Amino acid sequence: MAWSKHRGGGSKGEDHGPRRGYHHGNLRETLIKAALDLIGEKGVAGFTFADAARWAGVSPAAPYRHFRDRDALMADVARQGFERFEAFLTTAWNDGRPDLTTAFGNLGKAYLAFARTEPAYYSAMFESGVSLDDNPDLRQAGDRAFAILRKAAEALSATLPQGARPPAMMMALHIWSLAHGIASLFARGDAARRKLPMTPEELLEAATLIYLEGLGITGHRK
Amino acid sequence: MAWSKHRGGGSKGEDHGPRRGYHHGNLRETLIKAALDLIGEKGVAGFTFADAARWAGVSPAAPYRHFRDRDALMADVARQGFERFEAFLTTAWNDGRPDLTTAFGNLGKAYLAFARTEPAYYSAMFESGVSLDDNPDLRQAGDRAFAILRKAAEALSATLPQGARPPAMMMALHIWSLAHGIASLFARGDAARRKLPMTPEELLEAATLIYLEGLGITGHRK
DNA sequence: TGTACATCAGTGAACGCGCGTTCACTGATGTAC
DNA sequence: TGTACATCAGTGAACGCGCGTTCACTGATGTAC
Repeated sequence: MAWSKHRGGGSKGEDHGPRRGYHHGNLRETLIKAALDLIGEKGVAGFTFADAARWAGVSPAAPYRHFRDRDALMADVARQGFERFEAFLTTAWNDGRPDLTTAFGNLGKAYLAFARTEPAYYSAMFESGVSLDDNPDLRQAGDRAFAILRKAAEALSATLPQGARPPAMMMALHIWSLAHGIASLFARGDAARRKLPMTPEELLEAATLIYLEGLGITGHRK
Repeated sequence: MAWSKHRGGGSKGEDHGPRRGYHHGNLRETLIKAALDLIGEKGVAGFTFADAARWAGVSPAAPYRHFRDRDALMADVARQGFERFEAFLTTAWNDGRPDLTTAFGNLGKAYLAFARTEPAYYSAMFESGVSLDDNPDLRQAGDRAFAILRKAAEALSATLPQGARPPAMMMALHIWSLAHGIASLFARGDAARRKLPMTPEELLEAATLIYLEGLGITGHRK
């Protein structure tokens, strides 16, 4: 009776996903979707726990059954983001095919593409301020994504004669920093984005080619 | 009488700067200091207008005499930050002395030093989400700071024979992105900072040298 | 197959809190004469 | 130099709001027998 007005879904035009009655059935996943949607809309700072509950069409106390607090939910979003990021980068690298420099360029493009098409994940991963020390799984997920860059750097480094090989770790950090810098400054959808006389992808590709040239890695080696 | 308990300073152990009576005398500047202090302490998201008033030892309505709202204050902090940034970078570049590559390295070090020693300014400038479109002065201040990088890039580019000169704009954007990426990922004081097997400065310097090498700009040319 | 019961995943009402903002006001300061 | 007055830069009380969080509760689900 008292609860019937919240039943059946859509009474406030707010709740998303299937409601099968008193029990939601899949609230945890729905809250993560809510977070992504709301972060995308209002930014990482404007997102609140209460908002997520509203979005899911559920009482404000319900999320506490699944997450300790807002930060725990945010950390889970970030973790999931890193997992998708890793998969996305792995596909782009494609084990160095068709050739290493092309694959390396694809990796860079994929980095920017992810930042652009998944700004909510990207924000949760890099701008939400969730502590890596308090979330070991999150750190591990981030490390696994970084490992793809490292693997690619290793393959490129190995094309040089022994003795002239730059440390793969350093290369990977350079490329990560560069891609992250470009994504932060130019490839995000927010109002602080700077204007650019070229696409972010072109900017990154040019920088990467110059960088590899500087290392003595010139295009289209096997 | 009623107001006397707020007079004379320090009644709550919160207000800073000189209070000379009913009129503050320099509230505008004090609010900016408050913002810097509070952003440094709680981050850009945790900073509120009411907090700034409290910090200044003033009623919550007082700031409205000087700033339209929290974002206007934030924009002013960011603008001031870009002005200091510009001055700092100018000093570091030192008109290309003692030689161009050394001066360029100094510029990079200065970039990271600013991000580290002035994290509150840096956050307001790059992470506060203030709109550049709504704040033309802010955009201009940012452009002026960027112009230092561009000037340095021009000087380096000009050491190459005509025809082989890379566009200075592109070089400047590359260096900016790289430095910003490193600063964001590794040189900030927050909990999301990644661990690094070297200092951010070393990482940036190595990248810069490789990059210049790739352009054919080798060290210590006049 | 049915029934009793434990457990799970929600409800909804309530609370304290701090923020943003407004309002009529008032003390301090500057200026015209 | 003194005085009247306009303006400026504050006060402090009040308001509505949304958030985070707790609490006793209850409907739904699963399981032992």
